[in-house]
Amino acid sequence: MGRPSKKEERTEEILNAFYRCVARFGLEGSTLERIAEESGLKRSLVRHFVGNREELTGLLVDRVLQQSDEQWSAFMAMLPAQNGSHFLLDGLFSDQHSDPEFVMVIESLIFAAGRDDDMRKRMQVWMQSFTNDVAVILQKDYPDATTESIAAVSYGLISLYFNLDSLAPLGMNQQYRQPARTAAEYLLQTLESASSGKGA
Amino acid sequence: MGRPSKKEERTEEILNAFYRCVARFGLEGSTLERIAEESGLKRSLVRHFVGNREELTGLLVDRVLQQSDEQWSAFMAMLPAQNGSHFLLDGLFSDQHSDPEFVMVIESLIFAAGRDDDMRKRMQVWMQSFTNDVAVILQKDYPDATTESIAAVSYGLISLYFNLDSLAPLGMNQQYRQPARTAAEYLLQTLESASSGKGA
DNA sequence: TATTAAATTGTCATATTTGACAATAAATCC
DNA sequence: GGATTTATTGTCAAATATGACAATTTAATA
Repeated sequence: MGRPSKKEERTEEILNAFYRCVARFGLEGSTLERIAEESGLKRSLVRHFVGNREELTGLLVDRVLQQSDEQWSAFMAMLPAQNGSHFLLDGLFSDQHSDPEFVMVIESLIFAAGRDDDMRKRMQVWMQSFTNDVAVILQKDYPDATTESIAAVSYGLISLYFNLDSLAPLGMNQQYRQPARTAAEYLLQTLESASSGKGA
Repeated sequence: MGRPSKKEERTEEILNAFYRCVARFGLEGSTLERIAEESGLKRSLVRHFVGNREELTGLLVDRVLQQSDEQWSAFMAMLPAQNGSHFLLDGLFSDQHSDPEFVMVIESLIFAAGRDDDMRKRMQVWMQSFTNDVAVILQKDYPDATTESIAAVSYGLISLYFNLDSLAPLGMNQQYRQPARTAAEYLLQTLESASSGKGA
C-alpha cells in the first residue's frame, strides 16, 4: 500500500536533464541546482530520487555508456557481410548521424575521467572494445592485412572520428568533416593495396 | 623611488602555478585558492598582481598559445628543405617530445572554449594556422598532390596527434602512440603514390 | 631619518553549492 | 475514514569561491 512510487520516471527525467546539462555546461558545471531547474523539479527531489552528486554521476555514466553500446551494437548488427568497412565510414562521418549533445557528453566524461579512477577504468574498457570492434570489421574485409596495419587503421579511423568530437567545442566540425572522411578513405585504401583479397 | 615592484616575477610565478593547476584540475577546478597555494602566495596577492579570475584566464591563454606558437615556429624553422613531412612525423609522434602537462592544458582550454566566445575564437585561429602550416609542409614535399588530398592528410595527421591528447585523460597514450604513428605514415604514403614528384 | 611606493597580511561580506532533515501533501489499501 | 507510504516543499547549516578593502610591513630614495 502507500502512495505509488515515481522513482523510475523521475530518475529518468533527472538523468535526461543531467545529460542535457553536461552537454551544455560540462560535468563540473552541472550543479544540482541546474539539473533541478532543467528537469523542472526541486533540488530536494533530485537528491530524494537519485541521491548525492556521486551517485548521480555514476548513474549518468551507466546510462551514457549503455546507450552508446546499444547504438553501436545496433549499428554493428546492420553491417553487411562484405564491405562493412565502407558502411562504417558512412556511419562515422556523415552529417546525418552526428549528435552534438552526445559528442559533448562523451567529451565531458573523458575529460572528467582524468580525475576519477572509476570513471577512467570504465571509459578505458569502453574505448578498448570500440577499437577492437572496428578492428574486427576491418579484418573481415581485409583478411590478409597484418595485425599491425589493422590496428593502425582502426586507431586512425577512430582518431579521425573522435577528433571531430574533441574539436567540437571550437565549432569547426562543419569545416573538418569532409577532410576527416577523405583521410579515412585513404587509410582504408592502404589496407586494400596491402591486401591480396576481397577489399572493396 | 619606493619599494621595487615584483609584478613581473610574481605574475610569472602565478601563471606557472595556474598552468600546473589547469593540467591537474582543469580550468574550472583551478580556484584562486589552489593557484595561491600552488604558487606559495596568498590569494590576496594573486588578485593584487594579476587581477580577477577573468584577467587571470586571459593571461594564461595568452601565455599558452604564445609558448605553443614559439615552439611550433622553432620546430618549423628546423625543418629540412626536403622531406620535412617525415621530420614532422618524428616531431608529432615520438615519446620524447610529448609533454603531458601541455597536453592537458590544451585539452582544458579547448574544452572551456565551448563556453567562452573569446577563447573559442582564439583557439580557432590557433588551430587553423596549425592546420595550414602542416598543409604547407606537405605541399612542399608533394607538389603534385591535389588541394583536397593535402587538406585531408593534414587534418588526418593533426587528428592522430590531437587524439592522443584527447584520450590522454584515459591514460592510454602509451598503447596508442605506435598505431597513431603507423597510421600517419600510411596517410603520407597516400600522397606519395598520388604524387609524381619528389615524395620521400 | 623621513618619505614614498609597493608588497604583504588580514578581514569582512556575499554568493554558490551541497547535505541534512523537518513538515506537509497526496495517493493507495484496509 | 484511518493507516501507511511516498512525493513534495521548505528551511537551516556547513563548506567553498570570490570580491573588496583596510592595515601593516618592507625596501628603495632624498
